[in-house]
Amino acid sequence: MKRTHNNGELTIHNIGETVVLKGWVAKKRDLGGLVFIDLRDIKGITQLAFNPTSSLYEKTLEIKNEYVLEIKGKVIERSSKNKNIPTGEIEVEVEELIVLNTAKQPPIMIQDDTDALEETRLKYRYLDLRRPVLQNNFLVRHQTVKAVREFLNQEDFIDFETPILTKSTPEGARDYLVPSRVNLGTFYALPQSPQIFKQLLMISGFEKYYQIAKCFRDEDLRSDRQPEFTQIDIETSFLNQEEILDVSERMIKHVMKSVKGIDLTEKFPRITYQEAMDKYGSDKPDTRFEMYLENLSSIAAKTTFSVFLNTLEHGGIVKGIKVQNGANLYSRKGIDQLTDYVKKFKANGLAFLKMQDDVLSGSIIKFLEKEVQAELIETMGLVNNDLVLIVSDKENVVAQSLGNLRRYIAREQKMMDEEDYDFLWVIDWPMFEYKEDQGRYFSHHHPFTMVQEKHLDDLYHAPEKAIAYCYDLVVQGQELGGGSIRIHQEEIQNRVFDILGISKEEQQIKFGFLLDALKYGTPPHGGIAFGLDRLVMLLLHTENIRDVVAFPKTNSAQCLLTEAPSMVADDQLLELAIKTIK
RNA sequence: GGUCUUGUGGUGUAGCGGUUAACAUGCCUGACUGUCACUCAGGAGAUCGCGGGUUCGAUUCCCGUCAAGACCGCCA
Repeated sequence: MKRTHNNGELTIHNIGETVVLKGWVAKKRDLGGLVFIDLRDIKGITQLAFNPTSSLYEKTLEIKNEYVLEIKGKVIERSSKNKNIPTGEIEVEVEELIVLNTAKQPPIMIQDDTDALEETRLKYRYLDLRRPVLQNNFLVRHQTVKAVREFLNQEDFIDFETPILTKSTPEGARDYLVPSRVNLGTFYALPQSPQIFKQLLMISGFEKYYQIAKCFRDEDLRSDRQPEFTQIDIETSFLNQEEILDVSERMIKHVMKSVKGIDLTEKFPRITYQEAMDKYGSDKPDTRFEMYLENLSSIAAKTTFSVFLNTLEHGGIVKGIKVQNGANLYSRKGIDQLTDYVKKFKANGLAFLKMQDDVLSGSIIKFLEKEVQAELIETMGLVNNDLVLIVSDKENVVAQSLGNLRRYIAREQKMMDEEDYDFLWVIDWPMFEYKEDQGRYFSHHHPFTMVQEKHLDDLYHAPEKAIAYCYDLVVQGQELGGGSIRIHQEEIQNRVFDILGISKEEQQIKFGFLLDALKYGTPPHGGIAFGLDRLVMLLLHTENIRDVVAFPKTNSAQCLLTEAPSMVADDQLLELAIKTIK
């Protein structure tokens, strides 16, 4: 029989119609003679009714949850209605019933509020994905991709595919390697991103490229990180930073409108990297709440607290955050917990001061003269019941610990609204970061990032001061995307490789083709890439990337469903001339 | 590589140095004509992740190991 309707669409207006439905048994309720079956498909649930007089009654006895049914029947009005579901006013009086398939008892309950452990859910992911909540997640993911494509197609972007089997590149993350059978002893790498290919396409003259691109990085997983993930990858020729930010912003707004129905009319605010680090202690600040980092170094210098004084003497800094009403929210024990938290970020401790009844008290109060206290109260604008939390350490430790602490407290105190989309551009990133333990410069973004013209000289004299045409889109304390204007002149590219300590030979081996390409009339170009998984997570308000990836990997990068990765047959290895070390 | 949390019937949890290992749900049997997490009665179902140690005795305490999760390192 041909299906006439899905299980989510029949309403009071269909009464009297004869319909054919297909789907899974979500629930059977046998009242003894009178039997109800909730039939579920991707669109929803329809109640089937079997009268005691029905010749099909006997047949319903054998039906269990998750059986697959095909039915024909008449839509009738329910005598007792269920206002909780869209189809709750009608039911289908079944006249024909075909069991398309039976089902074993499922190991997890196919319900939105399943309490099965993730381990079980992942092993039986195909059943987990039958749950309407998860099905909705992937519908939203689909709508997001659809909206992105709509927008970019409209703007004349061209959808490309770039190789999955490609060349290993230095810098950045660890590569996934694939052995070549035809060229024994050599390896392809899976792309960390299609970076170089999209630049080559600009050199080819396509001008506007996009790809919903799978990317691979062999690094440890997190709740928002999978070894393979998807980027909305974009590259353009002749557009400057301003123009790229504009088209990106319009794309995100189009997605927000299409998927969530939210009109974002304001221009996304901008903040420089330096300002973000100073004020929020993070390059991806959550701007939904204040609790700014305040530099207290000059006040700390006037205290008699040796920890502060030592820190300052060794070139460190002292910063604090103000937690409004925090004096009530955090007892001594609560502050101990916060102290443990900042220790994860290498902070040695957490000093605190409480303002109560117009008097300051706290762990370090005896080191603060009255005038110093007054200056602190003035600087931080303290009023009664405020709590001040202070970290003194090297600049990056202070930023990291306080930056994370302010988010931790905000989360604990529920100071953030998940429907508050605080999109923010972080711009003016440094070109390089000097890593002391490795004694050399590393690209902040990647080695193809263009220096701002006014900082061109710095490339030759003070690389650490050079500022790039580089930008990240941040929302709710998450990096959603990032990109840069690329270098299109061979000379600058060579200089950047020099700064990174990549030798001439290595440059030729790794990037010779790109350096060659730059000689043949490369247009100014630049682009951006957005994390699709994270975008969908944002739209769904989930903290777990596994909720938006159909077949995700566990923390140890395994797929519990297929049991990948796995051993392979000896002759497969032999063919590749690969020997494993036990 | 490191820190922390968890592992008990199919599923999710409780529990305790000596128990008949508890509860919910699911499953099976029976009853039930308006349910929608149907209800009611009865029943089956667990070598307490694995290995070792302490102990008269370990599911419980200790060590190791495996697996899952969160985080740090790593990663844009």
